[in-house]
Amino acid sequence: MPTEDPAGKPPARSLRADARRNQETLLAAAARVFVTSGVDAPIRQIAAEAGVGTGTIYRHFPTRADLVTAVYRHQIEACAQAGPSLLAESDSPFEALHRWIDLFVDFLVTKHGLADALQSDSDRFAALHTYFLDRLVPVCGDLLDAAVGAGAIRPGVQPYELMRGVGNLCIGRDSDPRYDPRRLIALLLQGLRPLPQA
Amino acid sequence: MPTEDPAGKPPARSLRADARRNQETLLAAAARVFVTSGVDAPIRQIAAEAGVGTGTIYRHFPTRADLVTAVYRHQIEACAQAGPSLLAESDSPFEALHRWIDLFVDFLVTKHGLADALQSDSDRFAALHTYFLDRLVPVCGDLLDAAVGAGAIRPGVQPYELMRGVGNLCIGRDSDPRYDPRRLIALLLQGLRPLPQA
DNA sequence: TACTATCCGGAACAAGGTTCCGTTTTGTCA
DNA sequence: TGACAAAACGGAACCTTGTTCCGGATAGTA
Repeated sequence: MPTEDPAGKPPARSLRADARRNQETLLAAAARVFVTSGVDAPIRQIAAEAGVGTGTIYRHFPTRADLVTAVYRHQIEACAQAGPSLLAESDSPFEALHRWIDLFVDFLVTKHGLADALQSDSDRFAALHTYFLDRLVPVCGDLLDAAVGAGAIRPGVQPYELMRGVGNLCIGRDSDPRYDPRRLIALLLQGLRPLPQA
Repeated sequence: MPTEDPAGKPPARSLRADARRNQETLLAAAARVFVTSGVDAPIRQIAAEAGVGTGTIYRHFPTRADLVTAVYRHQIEACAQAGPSLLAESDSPFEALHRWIDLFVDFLVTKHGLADALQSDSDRFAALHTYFLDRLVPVCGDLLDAAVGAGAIRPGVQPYELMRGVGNLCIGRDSDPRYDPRRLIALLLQGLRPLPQA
C-alpha cells in the first residue's frame, strides 16, 4: 500500500535514488530556512537553499504542513513520548503535567512562527494543526486524567482545549520582553487547581 | 495642528467634499466586507464594495491597520470607557475585571479574524496591535490594581501580558464547539487569585 | 546499450499588495 | 461666471508568493 499517512512522513524505501536524495536535501534546507525565516518562508527560498526547482518541493511535500511536520517529526514524537515518562518520574501528576506543557512550549517558542501556523486561519496549515493534535491530545489527556485522579486539578477540562489554549498563548512575535508565554501558562495551570473552599 | 494621531482616525474638517464622502463610503463598505470576509479581506474587494479605486483606499488609509481601527474605533472606545464604569458598579474589583475582560473577548470573537490580526507576525497589522494596547492596557491596569488592592488577585501580573494573553486565547477558527476561549480565560483569571495557603 | 517509468526544473498562471500617474473634481478668485 | 491650481480619483502596472504543468533529464532494467 503505497499511500502515506496524512502527515507526510518520509515515504519508505521505494523511491528512486535521486528522489530520496532530494528529499533529504529538502528537509535539511527547510530546517535551515525555518530557523532564519520562520515556517512561513517562501517556497522559492527553500527551493533555492536546496538547489532544486519549486516543482520538486511540491512533489515531495504537497502541502506546507507536510514539509513542516516532516522537519519537526522527531521533536513532536519526542514530546509525545515524554508524557508517560514524566508521569512516572515526577513527584506528582500535576508536576508531570506542568513539566510536559513546558516541554511543549519550549518546542513551540523555539520554532519561529510555528505556534502562529498551528492556529492559522488559512487552510494551508490545517494538516499541521490536525497532526499535532492527533499526536499530542491523547498524551495530554492521560496527564490530565492522572492529575484529576490525584485531586490536583478540577475535572472538566478537555485536553483539546488545554492544548489549544497553550498553543495560542505561544503565538506572536518572539522575544518580546514584556510577554513571556510561560508566565501566563503557569497561571492558567494554577487556574485548574481545585478551588480553596467548595 | 493638522497632524493626526498614529491610529488613523478620520481627519478633521479640512477635506474636500468628495474626499470626505469617499472616506465615509469606505468605512461603511469595509465594515460590511469585514463581517463576511474578515479583516483580511482583499483590498480590491473593499474597493469594489465601495465603488472606488484601490488608490483611494491607500490614500485614506495607508495601512490596513488604519482602516481596521477606523472601522472599530467606536467599539474600542466603548470598551475603554467601560472599565471605570464596571469598577464603580460591580460588587468587587475582581468581578469588574472579569466582566471587562468578557466585554473585550466579546468584541474580539465577533469580529472575524480580528484577534488573529492583533497578534499577526506581519507588520501589516503592527499599528493595530499598538493602538489596541495603547488604549486598553491602561484601563486594564486600573482594574488589575483595584483587584490587587482588594486582595482579590496576587500582585505581579502586568496588564500588557494579561491583555495579550486574553487576545491570544481568542485566536483561531470561529465557532469550534471544542474550544471556547471564555472557558480558558475564566481559568486564567482563576489562576490570578491568591494561593490558598502560604 | 536501449528503453521506460520516474523525477526534475522552472516557465507560466493566479491572486493579492502597493505604487504611480494621467484624468477628473473641487474650491477659489477674478 | 469662467478659469485655474490644488486635491483627489481610478485603475493599470508592477512585485511577491503560491501553485500547476510539461518538456527534458535520469535512474533502473533488460
